[in-house]
Amino acid sequence: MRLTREQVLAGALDLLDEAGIENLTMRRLALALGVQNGATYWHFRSKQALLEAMADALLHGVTTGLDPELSWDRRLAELAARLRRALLSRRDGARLFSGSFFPLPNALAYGEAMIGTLRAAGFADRDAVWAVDTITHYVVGHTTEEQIADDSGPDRLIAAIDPGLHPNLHATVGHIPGPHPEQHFEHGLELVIAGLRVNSPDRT
Amino acid sequence: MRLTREQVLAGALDLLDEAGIENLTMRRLALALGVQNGATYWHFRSKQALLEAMADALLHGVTTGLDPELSWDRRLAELAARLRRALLSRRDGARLFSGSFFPLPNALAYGEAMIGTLRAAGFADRDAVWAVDTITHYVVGHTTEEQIADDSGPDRLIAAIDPGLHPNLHATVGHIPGPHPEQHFEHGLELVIAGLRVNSPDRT
DNA sequence: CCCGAACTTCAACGGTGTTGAAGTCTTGGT
DNA sequence: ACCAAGACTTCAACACCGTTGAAGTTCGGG
Repeated sequence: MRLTREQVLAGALDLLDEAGIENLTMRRLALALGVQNGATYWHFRSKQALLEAMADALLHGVTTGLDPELSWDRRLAELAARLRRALLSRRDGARLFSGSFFPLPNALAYGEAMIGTLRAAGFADRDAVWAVDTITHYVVGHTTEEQIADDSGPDRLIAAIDPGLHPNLHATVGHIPGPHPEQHFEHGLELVIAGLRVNSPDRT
Repeated sequence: MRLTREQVLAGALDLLDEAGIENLTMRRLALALGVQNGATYWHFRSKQALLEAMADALLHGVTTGLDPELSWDRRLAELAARLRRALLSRRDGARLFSGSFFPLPNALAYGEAMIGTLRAAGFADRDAVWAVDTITHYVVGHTTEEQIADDSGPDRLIAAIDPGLHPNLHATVGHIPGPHPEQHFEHGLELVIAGLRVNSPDRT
């Protein structure tokens, strides 16, 4: 039974869900595929190349079928929400994505859609790039913490807060990981978009 | 010559600057300290504990000597800029910081100052927490990319852009890593703060 | 001076990514 | 039908990693 590049990729993604990115090992992957150690290296030059292919697979289709009637701000929010869902679709997806230095095809498509939306709305090139940067950093950062909280919970944070030293943290700690991460996410995103709207070229 | 916990910490930070976080190894650290493999384990339970101590050392003093007369928005910007400078003070500082899951004393102090600023300005607890989250994710994400760009440069990104497929990226790629990262940073930050100002309790 | 604690050394364990030579299988042309 | 040529796998190794524990050494206080 021979391997396919696609089988290796699918097996790696399944192993990621089972074991987490910490325990995603070339040897464990080979074991799960019923194959010997070095076999996967025929299909992927290195582990890093495999991880990048996995990250790109997560983002597949993240820009397809967008409603063309959407206003620029709703379009931005929709793309950001799609990126978040893509990263959440696999365990440790956000960490997987942010560990990929190489510009991935689907990540480029995402950036192209974001920049294009802002430029079409009349924003200057510089402002468009910087806004996309801000939003994307926010999405990845927020999703990373969301997935970390899934594993470890907020207990250690609560235990580390000294009510005397950190009265404000102590008073607000109930909101921190958030019982409603989706609301939390959209509210933070709306903050950035509201900032954009202030300097929008076609302010009404 | 005996080792001090402080000597190990300082040696680790120096080695980080020299070798980068990828090549920061307990064996290389011992070599640089002129000591054998296991010696550092007396002062730090594990490599993770050492990394966390390093991350906390980066943030030392990040909240001290703040001008108490500052308005809430300028205070937020000042704290964010300080966090950025702290992370930039060592090679791969941002990645070091975001790899530390445990709540570090100086990170708590930073969060306390941020939350306190917003609460004192009249923001609701929930909004304060979410705003701090957004800003901090932005700072860490932006700084991470800034430091990655220091090492690898934007060449690979430029090479990966197909002008036909990605016309908007192609047109704006000159702004992406940015010849002026500090301006870029402050502009993105101002975006979030502008969003906050819109819903500010004491809007003038 | 000496004892106990603080600290270091040394050798090992199990794990990692990666490589290369040697095999085996599969495919397509003659 | 055969057979060469790629495609693909196996197997054993290499060099590294974090971590551990038992055995030594060094040091300060009584």
